[in-house]
Amino acid sequence: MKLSSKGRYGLRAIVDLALHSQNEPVSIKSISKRQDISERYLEQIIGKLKKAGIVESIRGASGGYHLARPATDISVGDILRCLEGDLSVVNCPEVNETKCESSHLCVTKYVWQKVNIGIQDTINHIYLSELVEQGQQLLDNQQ
Amino acid sequence: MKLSSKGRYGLRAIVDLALHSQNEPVSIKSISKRQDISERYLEQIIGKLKKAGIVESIRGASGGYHLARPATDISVGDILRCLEGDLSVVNCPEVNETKCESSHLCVTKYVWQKVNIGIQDTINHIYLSELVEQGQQLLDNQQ
DNA sequence: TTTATTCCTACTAAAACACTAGGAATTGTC
DNA sequence: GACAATTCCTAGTGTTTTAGTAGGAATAAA
Repeated sequence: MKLSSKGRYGLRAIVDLALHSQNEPVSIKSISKRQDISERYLEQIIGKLKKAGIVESIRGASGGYHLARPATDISVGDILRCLEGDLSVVNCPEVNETKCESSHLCVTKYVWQKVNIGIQDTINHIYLSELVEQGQQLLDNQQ
Repeated sequence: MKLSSKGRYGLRAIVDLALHSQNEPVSIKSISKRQDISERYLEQIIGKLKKAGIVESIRGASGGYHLARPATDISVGDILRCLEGDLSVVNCPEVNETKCESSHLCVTKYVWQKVNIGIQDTINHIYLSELVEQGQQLLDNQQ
């Protein structure tokens, strides 16, 4: 029931990215340093975010990444789904089996559905922009 | 982000148990047959439920298990926590590290907190009794 | 005494996780 | 044009977790 490090690192990384990409693209190296995440591992994570159309890249020297759309249009759900696959707690493979209905009279699936919906609801309603604002405040307070 | 089979099987098993323990205790063998779960594996699962004080056992021939308290007093949260350990999606080990506050200015923890609370909220407010009722209805309709 | 059960602990194959590694392609800079 | 800094792509790998299996002791009903 734990999120993988891809999800944890990825969310931290993209908040960092959003926070530091005013004009220039942000390099993996710089995120890696600030967030203390392996460069090589970050590559993979950001690669997924790119494939999902959440960030865009600029190749070559002084290249890097920036958000593909406004932070107000990127939900935490968008980010986590692309890094973790679907975020359902139970896939209910049992539901698809003939056994399920006839033998164990699956009432548990209602539980899984509720949990799944609850999670989606939560993460779909938190936007990257909110996290960036909070991050900015923390940065401001620090000085 | 998936629940383990212990959680999935365990919830099915205890619903089955509650549904079939009118007077006599319910044996692992019978649950195993009805639910198509390995006897040996079920032993371990029910063992945990026992250790957590959710079910009680009667040893020896014609022994088995029954609920330790009314199904109205057992939440899905009680069951899943004992089978899965804590159900938080992220433990926030980062929060405890010095690094967290100074370097990545952890705003992500607010996300994890919301998700964790949402999950707890959901599973703490579904009671075994509700599932048993639903299961009973399914059984009734079947005949 | 036999049989049906719970109980306890150790083992194990397979899968998932959390990276590491190597190197190709691209592009700005001197 | 050479070099350096970057993204990009794919494969490998040690560790941990998962999903069971296995063996046998303890208990109690018949």
